[in-house]
Amino acid sequence: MTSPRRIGTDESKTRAALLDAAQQLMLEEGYAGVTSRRVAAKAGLKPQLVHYYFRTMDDLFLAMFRRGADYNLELQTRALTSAQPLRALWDFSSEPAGASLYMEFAALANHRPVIRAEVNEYAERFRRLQIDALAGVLDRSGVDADAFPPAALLLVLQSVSRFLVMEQALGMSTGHAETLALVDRLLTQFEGGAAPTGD
Amino acid sequence: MTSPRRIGTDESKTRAALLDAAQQLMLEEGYAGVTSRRVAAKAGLKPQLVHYYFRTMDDLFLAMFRRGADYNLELQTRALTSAQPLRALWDFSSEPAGASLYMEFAALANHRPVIRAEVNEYAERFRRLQIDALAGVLDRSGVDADAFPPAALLLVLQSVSRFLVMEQALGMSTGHAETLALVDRLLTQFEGGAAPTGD
DNA sequence: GTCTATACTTCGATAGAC
DNA sequence: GTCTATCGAAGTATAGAC
Repeated sequence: MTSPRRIGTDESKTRAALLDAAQQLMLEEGYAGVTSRRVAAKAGLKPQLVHYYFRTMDDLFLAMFRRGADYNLELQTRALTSAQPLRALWDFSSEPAGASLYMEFAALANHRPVIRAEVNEYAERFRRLQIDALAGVLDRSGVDADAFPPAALLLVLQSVSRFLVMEQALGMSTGHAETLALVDRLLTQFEGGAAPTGD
Repeated sequence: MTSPRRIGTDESKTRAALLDAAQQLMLEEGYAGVTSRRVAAKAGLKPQLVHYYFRTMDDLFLAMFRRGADYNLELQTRALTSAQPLRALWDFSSEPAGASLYMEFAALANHRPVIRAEVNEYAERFRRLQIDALAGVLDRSGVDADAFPPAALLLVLQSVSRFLVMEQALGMSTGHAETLALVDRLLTQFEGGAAPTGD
């Protein structure tokens, strides 16, 4: 291969442990806290193992991202075929751990070209899926697609949920109740139906 | 004083140069790229000077944040008394450099208690000001405050603008045009008046 | 295929010279 | 009041032992 050095297999249990540790660290300390030494320490392993299974730290981040992305794609697909896809989307983007990882990877992507490329490709695929599903839903609900394009509604929905979760993580809450009420009302209007799932 | 070591004056030219360098670095590399050595290098100074003027790196971040916060409070105040406060708010949160710094400090605050406290205090003051100003504007425009509370509109506005700017920085654009059009239409509806200022 | 010994760089921070 | 010499810890990464 082109790789100057052989690398551990994808099925290795050690490799998975390192990924788990890295993800946990990312949540606790942010991407800057994900260093080879700390990852290894959390997994109870030697730091050099990180570089054996993932040649560089960027490779580790990429592997972590892909694993999470695949998992999320599955969740997302299920959400979009549920009885209330809009609400499901809202709940999905409001999930704290997911939102937190999302922010960290966005920050990382902002400053590391390799990560950015990967994040973009995934995000694009992700969004296409969501827009298409949403278009169908809104159409069946009789929403005017010219006045409220599915893409726009999706972005607004995600913006607001991500923003609220981020602020919540920071301990902020001013205006949140009013916003949640407004969103809930609009969701009901667009999609009909019941109360929130129980945040 | 309680400080174990004396520290440079606030008026020092060197100090300001270090703050400038730090801010520029934060934009280019993210908060993780703001190290004493790199800040000094960018300012053409010795790394130890960073620790002389700001005892710890957290102190440097706090000083940078306060300087920017004060500046933004002024800008914000002016925006809120302009002819189209809603649009002014939108433009304000859409400004790339500001949005970028905002994200970096949010990430930083997420993992550093000292920074979080400062960010929260500032954000709270900031938001109160905005909500109050917005309440007046909406009231004069005849907007139903029960259906559309100023606080909720503010948060939605900021969420969407920040989200779009963030994605733009990452090179993403799917759905942006539709969202911008929707926002523009709603802004006009709430505030009346003219086209955007020109991105 | 798996892991360790080791190298070299960069980090934040302080003690002390001027 | 301003800046430098210097330290110990932590960072990424590779070469090579098993």
